[in-house]
Amino acid sequence: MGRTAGRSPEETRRALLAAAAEAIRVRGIHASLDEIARFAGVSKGGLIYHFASKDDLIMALVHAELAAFQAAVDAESDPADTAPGRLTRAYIRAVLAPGTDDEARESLALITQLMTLPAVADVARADAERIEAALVADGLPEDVLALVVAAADGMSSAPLWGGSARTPAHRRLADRLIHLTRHPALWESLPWPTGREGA
Amino acid sequence: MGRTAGRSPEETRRALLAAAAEAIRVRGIHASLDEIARFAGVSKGGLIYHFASKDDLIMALVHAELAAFQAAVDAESDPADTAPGRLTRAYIRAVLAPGTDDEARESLALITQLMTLPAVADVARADAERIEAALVADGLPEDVLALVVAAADGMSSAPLWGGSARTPAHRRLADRLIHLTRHPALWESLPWPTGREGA
DNA sequence: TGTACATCAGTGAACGCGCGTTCACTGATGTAC
DNA sequence: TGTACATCAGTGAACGCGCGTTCACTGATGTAC
Repeated sequence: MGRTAGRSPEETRRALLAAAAEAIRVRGIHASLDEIARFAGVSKGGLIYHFASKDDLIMALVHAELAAFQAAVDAESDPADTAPGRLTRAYIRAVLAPGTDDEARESLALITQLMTLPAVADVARADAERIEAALVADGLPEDVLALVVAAADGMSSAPLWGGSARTPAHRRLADRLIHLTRHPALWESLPWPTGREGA
Repeated sequence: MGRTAGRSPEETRRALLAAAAEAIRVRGIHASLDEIARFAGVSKGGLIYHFASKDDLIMALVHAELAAFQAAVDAESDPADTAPGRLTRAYIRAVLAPGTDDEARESLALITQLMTLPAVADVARADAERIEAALVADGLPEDVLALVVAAADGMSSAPLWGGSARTPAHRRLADRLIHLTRHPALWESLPWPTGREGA
């Protein structure tokens, strides 16, 4: 059979990427091409027409996911906000965007599966370094930045280990992290010493 | 050939677990039994004598890793410290124990590979819930606990995405988190509002 | 202190199955005239 | 507006290879006598 009526090649390609994301989320990085293809409504040969190899499919998926996260940060960015910490606030909102632990678990499941491939880890690392450099250049003192980014990252990755990060205390914490980035007066009065006496 | 002189069966078993950890860290969860066995100096059949299947080997490795983390928390626990937050302080020190980003990356690499198996994720989740319940019962206000645990988790998992969490600012942050848990006077004066105005 | 025998701790070849890739083929679509 | 033809977007069978598991066999160790 040739081209299936009712779907453009571009739609087929997007369906294959979505099917790959779902299959890898559920079955792991070794979800078979046959499974992914059937889930998208084409044959294995049809998949290979769009993506020359499994590596090719996976790298396309990775780039799509990285672009989606960048788009989420952009979407959380407030055009009216021009104060220092503007990007940091958008980053915090973006990493905490999943509203429930299960939603967070789902998106983490895909990412961790993909990250098990060294080629993916390399691409992800380069992307993380780009984001980190942008955050450093965002105008917050490094101690404030370290605190709010670590806390946001911790909340976002907790479901990975099985924990919960959507309790009322966590929601209050998210609000407070953003509040802290907005008020320079608070930066000087953080209630802990600058020395190492806390160790 | 039969039993190899110079190593007890128990030593062979430990060598197999260590080889499995190293192989899975480097080659991923689909490191072959043949590779693991050769790395431990036995044949594939010899491995299967000690662990009836690959699943069996992996679950044994998982339980060893979970026990090792618990042992790390116990080791960081100060017998002279009986104040509220005692366990939380030990937890923070344990998750931040790897001294460099690369050391952190190594231990995270193994854990994330193992977590891609559903059976492992279930066991890990149960363990995480046990730890979380113990932390909640540790006597700190929930907002303080949420902050310090999220920040420690964020620092510990940053290398997973390729970021760094061992800058001077991060080391100061770790000290400050522990300091905060120790001084109840600070809990009331955290410099941010309790309302949701920060969102 | 030897000896016979059971068990332990392995070896290594063979099997079978799943899966990524290749390949010959095909119907639908687009285009030149 | 047909028609011929090239190209696109697939199909599905076959291949080959890696890997987990099975299995027959074996030398070393432990033990009863």
